[in-house]
Amino acid sequence: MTNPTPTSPAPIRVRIAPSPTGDPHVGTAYIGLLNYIYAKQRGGQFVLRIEDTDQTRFVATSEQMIFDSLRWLGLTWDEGPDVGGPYGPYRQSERTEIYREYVKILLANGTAYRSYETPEELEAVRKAQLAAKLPPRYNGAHRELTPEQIAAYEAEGRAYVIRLKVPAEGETSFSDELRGEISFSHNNVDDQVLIKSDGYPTYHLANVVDDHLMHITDVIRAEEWISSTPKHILLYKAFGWDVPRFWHMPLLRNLDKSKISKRKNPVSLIYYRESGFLPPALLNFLGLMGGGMPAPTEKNDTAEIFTLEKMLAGFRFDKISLGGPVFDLTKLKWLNGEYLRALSPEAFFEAMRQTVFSDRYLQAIAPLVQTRIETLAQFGDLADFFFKDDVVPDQAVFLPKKRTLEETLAFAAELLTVIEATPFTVEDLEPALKQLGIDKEWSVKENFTLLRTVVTGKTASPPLLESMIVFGKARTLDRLRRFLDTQKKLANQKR
RNA sequence: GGCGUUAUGGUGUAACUGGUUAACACGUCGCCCUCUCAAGGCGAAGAGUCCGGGUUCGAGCCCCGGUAACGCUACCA
Repeated sequence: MTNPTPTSPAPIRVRIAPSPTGDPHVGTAYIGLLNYIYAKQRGGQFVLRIEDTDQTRFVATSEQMIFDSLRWLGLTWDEGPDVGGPYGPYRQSERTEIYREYVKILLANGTAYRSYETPEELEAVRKAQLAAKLPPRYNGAHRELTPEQIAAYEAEGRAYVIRLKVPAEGETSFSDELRGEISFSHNNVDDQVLIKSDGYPTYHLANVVDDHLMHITDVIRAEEWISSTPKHILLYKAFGWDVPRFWHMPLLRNLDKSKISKRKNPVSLIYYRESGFLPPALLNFLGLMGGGMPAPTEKNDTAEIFTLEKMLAGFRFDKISLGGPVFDLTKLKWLNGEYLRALSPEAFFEAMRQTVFSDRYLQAIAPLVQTRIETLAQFGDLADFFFKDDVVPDQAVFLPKKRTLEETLAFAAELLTVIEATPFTVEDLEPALKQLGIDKEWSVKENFTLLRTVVTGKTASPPLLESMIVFGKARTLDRLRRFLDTQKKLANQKR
């Protein structure tokens, strides 16, 4: 281990701070892995903090899924909401009082101010700026309100936000450990909202306050945060605090090089677990993203295959390559195959039992087929789609008689959107899907037949919605996505 | 539009502080093995390093200028 990291007297402490807004994300696992390695290599601590400050995007089941997925991968944390620690609470929604206290310091020393505009007013300003081809920025209208103006707004009972008062002149720069000196002119740094009108902090404030209070020494996060780093630095300075080291990692990409997204890739860790990817294989693959490990040099060199232990021993942060790596499922599958083949027959059998043929899964499927078969051997005929990675329905099967391919695919895309946005229960899905049918003038039969064929590959199946629930949201959505992809490719080939 | 980051085969990476013909893996194609399909073995195609200048005996690596992609540009993270 020859990392060029300056050895700091304080123990190394890093953190990941996922938001419970949906399924746990591969990006979280990626950044989590890097943080984990960094901490373990230096005898430091790895903290898990839940950033649940956005009430509008909060998903109740999300936090537990984050815990489960990270544990599944073996990325365990030393401090966190569920295991506690000396600097808790580790859930930001439980720390709102702390932020409110700290923001008073800023208000008192003039580095923050109250701003009384309504969201509508701000939106109007933004539109005008855009129309005038100006950069959309907060216009600073409330930076210097007189006591009378403030009193007037207060008397009106207007809600306010608290904003960071970015200096009018000069610039803020910092040294990224991976990228070197980066600087931003203050002209380009907005007066960021610190406390929203609902009293919750924004990411920026909560993040800085917590990182300081939790003694975080190294902030290892994704590249998308570079632009907001000057705001964070300004905050540290406004508080008079030391600034941690920053490491901005490259962003995982889709095949088309855009930031990895659920539209174009399975990004849910739940999907990878349910599809039978092995934790060491996923970790290994993530470790390949952006380099850091010694590269293979000779023919049939297997240096690309390594365990977490090997990463702890050999991963070099100074070897990370900064171009955004494409998350290539094809190579991940090859790697996973390597791991599967390396298993002993007993271990392989066990892996099968614990995933595709788990008691839990079979128990959920059984009642759906029991009344529909006459011999047990028919189970497979009816339930095959539960055990397949993909089903590819033929056009003759999925295309309703009175519909064109084009409108059918458009409707399938709508199905995807609705299912994605609806709580994954029969009670919620059924009305939502029926409503979509009404809106688009698709009969219930056409509607459900299309969905059935895409998800199960057949025109006859156990109850569709119940089957989808058992099959799982992540994989159901993936089938819809793959269906659309496949059909799009076929259409392109014909052209 | 503004700001920032990045740039090596289709994809992931390699190439010591500038030094042979740009290497390895995935993928693709072919051959072998084989009842089939995988796996495995052997082999092939595929980049002249985003473009243009410059420095140098010599540049993927250094300098200058472009371009493109991506990210940010929210009372989301």
